[in-house]
Amino acid sequence: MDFFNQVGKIAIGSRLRLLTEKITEDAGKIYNLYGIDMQPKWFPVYYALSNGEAKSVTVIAKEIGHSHPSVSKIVREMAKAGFVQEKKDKDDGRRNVVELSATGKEVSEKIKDQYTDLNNAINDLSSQALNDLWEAIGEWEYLLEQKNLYRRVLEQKKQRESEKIQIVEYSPKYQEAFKQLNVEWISTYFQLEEADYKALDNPKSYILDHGGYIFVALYDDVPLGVCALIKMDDPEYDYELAKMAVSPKAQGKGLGWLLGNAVLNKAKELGASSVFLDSNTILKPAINLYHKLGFKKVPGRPTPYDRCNIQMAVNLV
Amino acid sequence: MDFFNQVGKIAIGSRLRLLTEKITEDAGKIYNLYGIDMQPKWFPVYYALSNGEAKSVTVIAKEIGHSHPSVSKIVREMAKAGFVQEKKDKDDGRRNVVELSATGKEVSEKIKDQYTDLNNAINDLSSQALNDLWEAIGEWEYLLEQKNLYRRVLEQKKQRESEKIQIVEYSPKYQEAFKQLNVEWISTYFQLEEADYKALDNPKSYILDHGGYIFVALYDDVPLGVCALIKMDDPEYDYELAKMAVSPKAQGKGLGWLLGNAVLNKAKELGASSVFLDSNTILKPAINLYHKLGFKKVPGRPTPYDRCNIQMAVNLV
DNA sequence: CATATTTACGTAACCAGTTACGTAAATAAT
DNA sequence: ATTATTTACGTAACTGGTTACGTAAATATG
Repeated sequence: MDFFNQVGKIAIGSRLRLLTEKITEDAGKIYNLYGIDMQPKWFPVYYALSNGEAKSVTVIAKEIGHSHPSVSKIVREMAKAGFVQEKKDKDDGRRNVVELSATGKEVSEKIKDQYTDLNNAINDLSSQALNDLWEAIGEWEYLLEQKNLYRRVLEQKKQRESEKIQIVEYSPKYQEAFKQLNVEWISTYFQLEEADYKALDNPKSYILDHGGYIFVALYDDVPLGVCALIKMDDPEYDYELAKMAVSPKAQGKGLGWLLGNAVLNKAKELGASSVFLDSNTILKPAINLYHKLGFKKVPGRPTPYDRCNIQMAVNLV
Repeated sequence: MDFFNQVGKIAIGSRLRLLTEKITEDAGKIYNLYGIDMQPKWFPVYYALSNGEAKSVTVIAKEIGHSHPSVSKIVREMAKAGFVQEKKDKDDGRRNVVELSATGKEVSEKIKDQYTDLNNAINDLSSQALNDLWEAIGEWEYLLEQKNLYRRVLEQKKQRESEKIQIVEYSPKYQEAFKQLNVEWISTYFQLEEADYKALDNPKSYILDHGGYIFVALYDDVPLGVCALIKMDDPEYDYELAKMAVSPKAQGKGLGWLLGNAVLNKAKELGASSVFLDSNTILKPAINLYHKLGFKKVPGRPTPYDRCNIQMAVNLV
């Protein structure tokens, strides 16, 4: 399998399929060898019934890891071949209860030799290999159950992309970006208000000069996210998190999370005991992010913005 | 996967299928994640073409281990999506030569990130496992190529059954079996002759008392095979192997081979330098067995049996 | 107690591969 | 040069599974 050595592990799916095929192809011939008129695909169902118990279709399906229609089909075929009997459950009219017929049970004697031979053949094969396929499959099943391949890839992606992200402090060259990124999202959901323009056009005088800070998230050295920490004149809260904006181009890459953390860390550094924010419940992803950052809903208070309908705060001490 | 732990390794086919399914299921979602409009099943074909070379359908099929109709289908789909171009080979009108289109090549840039992320995810997964699935698959592929599962099971079967076989020397209680087993096969292919009855009805006076021997193969203590070593009155050959008969019920279990060996060993023990036999070419499996025992065709000589059309002999020194 | 929801399971359609088969082109044999 | 064989590859039908959907029975809810 030269192909797979070249491609590498990303082709593990294809490779597994090929191996599976090779094995199941031989399975049919092996049944023939023992003169047993049973199809390999019947095996899991057969096995599930082999202790003599009667089981319903869905019970079998769950036990062997197939879908119920698959079991339904196999049971019909096995019934036609006389291996099993179907009957309705008398307590529950929906259930189709299946059990091994007399001939089915007879087969189970004949089949024992086959199983021991096959088992020995596989053990013999395994003993010649350095790596234990059976154990390895078990481990993969377990690990994928913990966290499936999709999520693992997603994490790798985030990880790789996060290396392209840099959080830097504001400097005048980001003034245009600071305004644009905020205008972009506000205008898609709301009307821009007077208070917006004041702060966005004059970050220095409105934010920085009053003891505030602005952070910029660079992605591949391009500013695609901003967030401000603004000093509040309030008995209860020290600072406000505001003007958080992330370009739709960079959504889902974790810029918001990193900006939020930068802002909160700065607040801690400044000795703040709490940070406040104003937002709107229609901004679901934003609210979600604020939750993850530790913010909790607090009772309303006056705000200069019409669009705000929720207030949140986080305690830093 | 409780089921598989119970069933044991005989269900390795089913188990592999389930794992394959789980992995390929995620593959589709992963392509989506990267905004690439490519189906996972296209991957092997895509990869085979990714170095920019143009390849014919069968070449691709061989390279990736698929059947050619499979590649044919995939290529058609990829062409429709604009990833590849097909054109007839101008030197060979049968060949359909496929190569990545401009858009196909563009994708290969976008897709690189996906491959590195996937690769890293799998490596990360592997590093958490004690057993290396990738290596284990490679070993199984190799071992199954050397000797497929069918043949391995066959060998186990022979091995197990040979333990039930016993080769013993003739005693009067086997007289009936000696006759019956020979009558059985002779009468299915030929007419029984006068010479047959003489020897079969009187093994003691016709064979044993003239310095001959008879061996009986017991299977589960039932006599299912016989074979005689008869002293010849001939300048060239010392002994004849004759009256070899194995019940159809026990065919393929190696009784013939063991009887033949017992006879030849006895001949050696008696100091014979060669053993002769008479047979008929329509008895293919028998001729085959004689070959395996070392017998070679020799020029004809007189025989009391009409049915014989081939003579063979083996040199013991 | 009537109604809504859930569960069991069969049928149908789909999926990603396969084998079987037919045709046309290329190559080998007579 | 003709004929037979081999090769390339497309179409069709099959395979062993799946998901989607519908129906009827059982169970939960108001």
